[in-house]
Amino acid sequence: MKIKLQKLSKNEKIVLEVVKKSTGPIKAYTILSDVKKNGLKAPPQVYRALDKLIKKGKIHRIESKNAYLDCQNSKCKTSSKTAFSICQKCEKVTEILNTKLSKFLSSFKGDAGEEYQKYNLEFYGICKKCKS
Amino acid sequence: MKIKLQKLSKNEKIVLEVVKKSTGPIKAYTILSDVKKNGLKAPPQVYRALDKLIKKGKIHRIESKNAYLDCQNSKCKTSSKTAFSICQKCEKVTEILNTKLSKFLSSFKGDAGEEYQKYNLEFYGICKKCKS
DNA sequence: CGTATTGTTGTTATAATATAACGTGTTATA
DNA sequence: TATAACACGTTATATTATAACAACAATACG
Repeated sequence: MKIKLQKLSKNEKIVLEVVKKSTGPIKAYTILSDVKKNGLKAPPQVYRALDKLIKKGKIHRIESKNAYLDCQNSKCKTSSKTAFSICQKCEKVTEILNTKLSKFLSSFKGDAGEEYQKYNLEFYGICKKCKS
Repeated sequence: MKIKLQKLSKNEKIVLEVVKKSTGPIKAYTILSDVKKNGLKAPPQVYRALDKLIKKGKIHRIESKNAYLDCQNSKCKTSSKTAFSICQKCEKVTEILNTKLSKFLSSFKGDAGEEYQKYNLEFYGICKKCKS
């Protein structure tokens, strides 16, 4: 079995650090202003790193927020099957790691039997903290 | 039981027509250039109509494409629970209307029992046509 | 080794997507 | 008829993302 070493480049490491330090989903231009102290200057440097990090399963993109979140799941090797819960009040985003859910969605087939290698699910609700 | 008459304004009707005529998800600025013949001139006019149409359940937004698709489901009164399949080759997008799926997702609860009023799911794969 | 190939970086400019803010008009309704 | 809520038009600008090009570094492999 071939193992792909997902090595990170210099800029990828810099960007990943910033995403990890963030308490929630972080926007590309926020990252950019953060990494300026590391010498990065222009959007393409950030977007390139983000794209690679997503492909390498290190971070996820929250589509409905145009924001990026580091992946907590050590088993994540790719970003192909993702689920999140998003609080409509405090905007907190949490990755959902639920075997029942992922099994259900992974095995889901369209009406004509089409299979899907990839999905992204975003749930919206009110988080526990905001409810209380 | 109170029924809300989701009446459409002039601009909403114009924009909806364009979205309906499109063979697939259509972008806001494509809509804008289409509706110029109807007198609409500026992005806010289009975005306002799109937002309302989404709230009224007439169209959906495909998050990963920044594009808009009309809702085929006559029962759609809101856009709160949506699922789509997206072909990675031809980019075709289809709304998934599957009772098992919607029931599963509607009743899904987080680890702490949180319920979600709203979700959006996007599946990626290769459609039947592209496979053959 | 040398050299082709691929990947990474840096840079400038610009494209694409979306909203703020303000004023005016229109409709509903109490 | 006042007043509130909605709809419209307009200008400007904010936000998000990519194209295109040049230089350099790492890797592969004959």
